[in-house]
Amino acid sequence: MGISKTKVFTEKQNRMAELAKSLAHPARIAILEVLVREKACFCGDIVEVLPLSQATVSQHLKELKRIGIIKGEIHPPRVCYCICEIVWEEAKQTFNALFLENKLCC
Amino acid sequence: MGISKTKVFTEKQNRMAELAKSLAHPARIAILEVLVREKACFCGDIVEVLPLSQATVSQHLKELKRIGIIKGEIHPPRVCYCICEIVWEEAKQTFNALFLENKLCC
DNA sequence: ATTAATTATCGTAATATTACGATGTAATTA
DNA sequence: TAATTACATCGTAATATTACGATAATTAAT
Repeated sequence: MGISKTKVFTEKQNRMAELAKSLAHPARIAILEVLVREKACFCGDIVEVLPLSQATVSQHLKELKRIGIIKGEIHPPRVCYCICEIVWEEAKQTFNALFLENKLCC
Repeated sequence: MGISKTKVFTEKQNRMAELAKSLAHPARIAILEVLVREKACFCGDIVEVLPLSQATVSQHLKELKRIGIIKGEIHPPRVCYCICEIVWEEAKQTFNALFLENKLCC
């Protein structure tokens, strides 16, 4: 993302940006939608549904896991992914808080 | 963002990703927070508050304007920025719809 | 017409993201 | 033990983002 100035913003702002990043790519939205619909499923199921290579899907899953919005449970030789309720709630609250404010203007 | 595969995802997914992008950088969140708080203000007011150069702030404002979440009204030699209610509501609804779903799992 | 004030844009360096083929890894099965 | 399965990671090319100094553009004021 180019030069970063993470340190000059608040924790809250950085975290919210991070959470938004999990939704800031259509592939990641598609992945999350699958997980919401299926409750839990294997990586392979996601790869089958998305028009992306296995490597790319895996990379997106890794990013979502890094942010914390999904969890992966190893079930050899598969990995079962699902939404992380806690972080999902965190995101919901965070965005809600922002969008609830009044902002009447011009 | 590297190679893009926008065309293989749905309109909805692409739009939601776009809306999320407006929140996916702490500087843009800071800008939106200022606009929510102040209702409307000049570009210079935002530059004063943020720890970024005028050029960088202007770039972020341009991106927010491209997505549509803010509007800029020319008031020479200044530009008065404010939240675009319509797109703000669109974002609110879009994220709400996603986060309302049930997703019980492991 | 100059100057001043404010914002946008250009140019560019540094860095991040996206995508995928190839390869690695770990557990199960043959 | 070897092969298979499912997924992760590596390497890398293409492209996007972020940041800022410098400069352009626009309008008001002198």
